[in-house]
Amino acid sequence: MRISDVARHAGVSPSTVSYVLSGKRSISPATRRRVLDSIDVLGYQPHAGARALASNRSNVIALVVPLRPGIHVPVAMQFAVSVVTSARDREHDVLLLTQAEGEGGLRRVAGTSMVDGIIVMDVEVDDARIPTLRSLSHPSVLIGVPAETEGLTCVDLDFEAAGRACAAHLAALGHREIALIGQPPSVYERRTGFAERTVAGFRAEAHERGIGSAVVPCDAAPTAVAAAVTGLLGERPGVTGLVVHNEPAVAPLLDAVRGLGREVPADISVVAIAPDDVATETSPPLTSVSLPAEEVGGRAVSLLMDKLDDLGPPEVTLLPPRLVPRASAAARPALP
Amino acid sequence: MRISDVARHAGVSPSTVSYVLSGKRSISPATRRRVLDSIDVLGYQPHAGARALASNRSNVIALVVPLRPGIHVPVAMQFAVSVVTSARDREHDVLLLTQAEGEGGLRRVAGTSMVDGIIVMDVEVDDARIPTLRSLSHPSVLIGVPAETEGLTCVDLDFEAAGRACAAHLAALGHREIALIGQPPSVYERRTGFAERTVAGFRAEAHERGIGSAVVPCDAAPTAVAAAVTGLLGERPGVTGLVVHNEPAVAPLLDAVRGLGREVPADISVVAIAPDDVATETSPPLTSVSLPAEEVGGRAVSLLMDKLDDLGPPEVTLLPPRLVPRASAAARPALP
DNA sequence: CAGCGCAATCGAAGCGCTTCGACACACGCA
DNA sequence: TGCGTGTGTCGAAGCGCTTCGATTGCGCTG
Repeated sequence: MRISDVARHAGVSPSTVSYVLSGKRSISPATRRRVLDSIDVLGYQPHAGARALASNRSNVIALVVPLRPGIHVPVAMQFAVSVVTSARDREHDVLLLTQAEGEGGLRRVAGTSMVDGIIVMDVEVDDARIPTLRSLSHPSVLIGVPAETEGLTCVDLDFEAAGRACAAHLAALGHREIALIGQPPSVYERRTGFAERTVAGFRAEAHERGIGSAVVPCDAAPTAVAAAVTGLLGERPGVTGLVVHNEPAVAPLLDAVRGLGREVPADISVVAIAPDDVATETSPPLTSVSLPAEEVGGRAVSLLMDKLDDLGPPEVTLLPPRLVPRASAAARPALP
Repeated sequence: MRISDVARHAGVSPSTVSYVLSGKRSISPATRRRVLDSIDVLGYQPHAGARALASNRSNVIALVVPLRPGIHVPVAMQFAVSVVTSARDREHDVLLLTQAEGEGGLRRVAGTSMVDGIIVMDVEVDDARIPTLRSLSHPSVLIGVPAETEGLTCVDLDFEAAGRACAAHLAALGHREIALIGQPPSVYERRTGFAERTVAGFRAEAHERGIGSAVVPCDAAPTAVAAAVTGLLGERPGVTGLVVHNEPAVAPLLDAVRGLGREVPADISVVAIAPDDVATETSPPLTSVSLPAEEVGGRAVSLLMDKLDDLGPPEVTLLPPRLVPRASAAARPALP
C-alpha cells in the first residue's frame, strides 16, 4: 500500500496525494475529497521511514527520563505522560531514553536523524548533558533550570517562588519559626535545580520576613521521616510551621507529627509542594503549592515545537506557583 | 555526512561500507579496518529513516505503558526501564505509547512501519488490545497472560505459583488460617491477569492443604489498609498469616498490624509478593516472593527479537517464583 | 482581446540506505 | 593449461515519500 496506489485509485498523481496530506499547496475541494476517500477506502498509512528520509523530519521527539536515586517515580511519570500526550496532539511520537545511555544516547538519536528534537527531564544545576545538547544541531528543551541558561530553552515550575509562597503563607498565619522538610540528601548532592531553588526561595522569604527557618533534607522511608521530624522539633521547639517538599514523605510526616502528640493544624501547620492528588488524599487535606506536571510537560512540548518551527522561544519559562489553602495550615497557636 | 562520503574516504564503494556495517557479506580484514577508521574519523552516523526505508526495519519497538488506576507506578517503570535497557543491548530503541492512544495507536505505529514490533504491559484477562494485535502483521509480546493465548507470546512471573508458594510457606510454618491482602478493587474489576492468578494460586494451595483462607482487595491509602487489616483480623481472629500483594500497602500494613497490638512475626506472619527493594527496606525485612521486573522485561525483549528473526517462541513463558525467607514470617504462635 | 496572474495539478529528481546480481581475481585440482 | 569454486568488491536498482519547477486552464484587467 503506497502513495501511488492511493493516487491511482483517486485518479491523481502521487504528488497531489502528498499535498493533500501535508496541506503545503492548495488543492481543490473536489480533489481533496476524492483523495481522502481513497485513503479511507484503501486504509493507506504512509511509511514513516520514507517520509523521514524525504522530508528530513521524523515526527518523533526523544524524552530522557532519568530514574535517579531519590526521585519520586510517580511524579516523573506524570511529566512523561503529559509529554507523550501533548506530543501526540501535535502529530509526534516519543522515543524513550533512559539516563543509562548517557550523552551518547543523545548524540545517537540526533545524529541518525531518528528524532527531530529532545526533551530532558530532571536537570541539575551543572548538568553533564548540557554541553552535548549545545553541540547538537537538534533543538532541545529542558524541564528544569540549570545555572547557565544562555542559548537553552528551559521550563519548570517557579520553585523559588513556590518556596517563597509557602514561607509567606506560614508567616502570614503568624508563625515565627518554620522549617522545610526537603528532598533526600542525594538530590541536593547532585545539585538538582528544582530542589535548590525551593530551598533558596524558602530561606530568602523567611529571612526577609524576619522569621526563623531551617531546612532538613529527608529520605523517603517512614522511619527516616520520623527521625527527621523528631530531631527537628526536638532541637527547635519553636517550630510551628512545616513545608514539605518530598512526596513520599508527606504521609509519614503527618504520622510522625501526631506521634509526637501534636495536632495538624492545631499545633503544627503543614504546607506541601506536591501534585494535587498527593495533597488531597491525606487527612487533613494539605494546603499546598501544586506541582503542575501536566502543564509543564505540555509547555515543554510546545516550546520544542516552536523551535522546530524556527521560532525563538524564551530561554526560561517559569510557571507561577499557585498556593491552595486546604486544612493543614492554620494560625500559629497561642504560646502555652 | 552520507555513506558515500565514508566510501570515498576509505576508497571503497558505498555497498562495501554497508556490508561492513551490517556484516551480511564477508569483507577482508584490511578493508574492514579502513572503513571502520573512516567512519570513526568522519563521525559517520547512518540516517535512521533511510535505513528503515531500504531495509524495511526501523530498529524501534513500541512499548505500551498503561498507567491505569490502581497500578503501582514504580513497579511499572521497573518493567519499562528493563525493556528499554534490553532493547538497547540489541540495537533497538523504544517508542513510548500510553494507553490513552488505545488500539488506534497500535495500528498507527505498525501501519506506518514506525516500529518492528510491540510490547504490551499490564494485560487483562480479556484484553481489548488483543484482537488488534492479532490483526497486525507485526510481532508482539505481552507482559501478562490473558485468558486465550493461542497464537500470542506472553511472559510473566508465574503468579499462580507465587500465590501458592506464599500459602505453602505459611502452611509449612503451621499457620491454619491465612489471608491475602490484594490489589485495589479496580485491578480485579478490570480483571488484570496477574492479580487473578495470584488469588487463584493462593486459594487453591490453602484449600489443598486444608487451611482457611480469605482474600481482601485493598486500596493503597494507609487508612484503607488499616481498615482492611482491622476488619479482617476482627472478623477472622484465627488469621495468623498474611500475604500482601500490593506494594504501596506494605508499610501501612505493618503499621496497622502493630497498631492492633500484634507483633510481626511473633503474632502475625507476613509474606509479600513485591520487588526485592520494597521487601527489604521495611523493618523487619519481609519474607517475599520477588517480582523480577528486570528479568521479565528482558525476556519480553528477547522473545520479541526471536519473533523478528522468525523463530517461533513459546506461547507462554512463566518465570518460576522464588520465595526468599527473611524476618517477617515465623512459626504460628502457640494458642493462648 | 492579448496578456497576466493565479489556482490546481503533474512529472521527475532526489532523500540515504540496502541488496541483488555481476564481476574480477586467486586458488586448487585435474 | 583450463576450469570450477570461493572470496571480496562493485554498480545499479530500488525502498516510498516530498518537493521543486513546469504546465495547464481559467478569469480578469487594461
